[in-house]
Amino acid sequence: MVSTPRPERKLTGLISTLRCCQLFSGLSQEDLMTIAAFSRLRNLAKDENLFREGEPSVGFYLVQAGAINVHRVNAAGKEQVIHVFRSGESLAEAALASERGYPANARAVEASSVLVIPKEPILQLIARRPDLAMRMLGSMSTHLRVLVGMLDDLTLKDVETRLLNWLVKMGRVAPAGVIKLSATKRVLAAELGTSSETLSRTLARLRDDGLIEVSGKSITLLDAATLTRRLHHNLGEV
Amino acid sequence: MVSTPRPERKLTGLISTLRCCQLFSGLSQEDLMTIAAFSRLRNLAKDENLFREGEPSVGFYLVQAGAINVHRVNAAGKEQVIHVFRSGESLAEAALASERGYPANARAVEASSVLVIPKEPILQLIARRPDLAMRMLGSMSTHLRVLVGMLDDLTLKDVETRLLNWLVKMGRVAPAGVIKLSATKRVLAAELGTSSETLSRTLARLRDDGLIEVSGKSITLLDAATLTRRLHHNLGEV
DNA sequence: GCGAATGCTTGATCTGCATCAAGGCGAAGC
DNA sequence: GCTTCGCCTTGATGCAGATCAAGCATTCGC
Repeated sequence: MVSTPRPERKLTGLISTLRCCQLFSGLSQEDLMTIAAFSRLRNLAKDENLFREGEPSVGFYLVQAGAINVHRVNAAGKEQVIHVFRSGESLAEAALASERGYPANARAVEASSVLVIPKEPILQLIARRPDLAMRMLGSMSTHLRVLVGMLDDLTLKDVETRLLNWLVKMGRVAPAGVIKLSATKRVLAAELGTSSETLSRTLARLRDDGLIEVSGKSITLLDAATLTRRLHHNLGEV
Repeated sequence: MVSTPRPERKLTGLISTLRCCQLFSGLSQEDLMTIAAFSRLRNLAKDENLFREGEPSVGFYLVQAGAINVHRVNAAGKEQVIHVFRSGESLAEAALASERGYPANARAVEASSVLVIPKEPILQLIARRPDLAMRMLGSMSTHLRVLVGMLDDLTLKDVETRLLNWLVKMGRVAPAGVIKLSATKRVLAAELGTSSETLSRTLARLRDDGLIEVSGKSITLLDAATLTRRLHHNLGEV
């Protein structure tokens, strides 16, 4: 590098990242600057760990780019994905208010950059700013909802239903009904709580029924209406 | 009733309940009185609903006596138990900070009494008292941990392992290794995420192996060491 | 270009658990 | 006493999905 980056320029970048996040979206410029002043950016290579289960918490995180896979591992080495966080989402707030370290592992699915919000200064800020505390409570309650949703996903629904749900959800934001996978199919399988073989078979079934087209890392939705109908049918009767 | 209860006497009872709860345990007498002043007691018959999924939140709850089953129901009517809350535990904090109502159902497993902490006044108190906000954050983070624990319970372990885990946990607080079921075996089966038939079979297997004795609503642990060893074996290799 | 590695697909098999079905057993009521 | 009802147990069967295995397609390194 020829010149060191000017600090005020670095701050501006951090602040715009902060503003993108749901958690901080309504804060004043002043507050954002305070937070940006003690936060820092961390870049992660693909497959690099952000933190591991049991490690003492250093703060919480905000995904700027890429994707962070939060998961648990049992003694046999099998992974259960809890959630894949993407740009604009925050994670590990729960570890802030606890002495027991992180409850799970986090690893970059692809090259990513995250904002690290260190524990002590943000706790001090929260203690002075009840409105911020309420936001944190709200954010954690959203995460609780996600987990509760996962619970009955995993216990009350079969793989086809979970996949349909994922396709319909992704389809709503996909241009022309084409979903590009950001990682391998094995990663998607883990997100859906199944094996790559079963995912492959389930995709094949939908393909044979003329509902989707699969080609490499692209999935094209051919008949969104029937997909949705089949999802509701599975939810309602199976 | 011959005489109306004296209000100050009612308050004293509420305050001692509040103090028993982890969430409020370190608060001053003054704070407890403030909270007690706007809280009220609600008695529930066995199988009576405390709240249902989707209903707007009126506040959060503190179990004084009995047991409250928090669960979700899918369209086919099958229940997934999330947690059974007992005396001293608080529930539904997450719904305070959210506009989307309760994320699950709550029903009394047996005759119970709960303290209702209404939403508006407690939110106002939290907004003025950052230390209280931090406690709420801590409490919610504990609930998150429980859910994360449930997740890999349900996905990474088989029924025998879950039952062993339950037995060992209950055994630690059971006098003379005798565990008394507070409800039917069907309820325990639901807590462990299985059917009563499978629970029955699994208990029978442990009985045939000479590890426990089952008689009505009592389970006697005959060989706690081997139970623990079997639990660790299942966790490590299966 | 070619070989190697990695990921994907498909088939065959195995297994844990739900579900259905049929007693057994104790408690409550008559 | 007997009957009825709810709960528990045990047996038989079926199924979704994991796992093992083998061939096929792709990407990568050289």
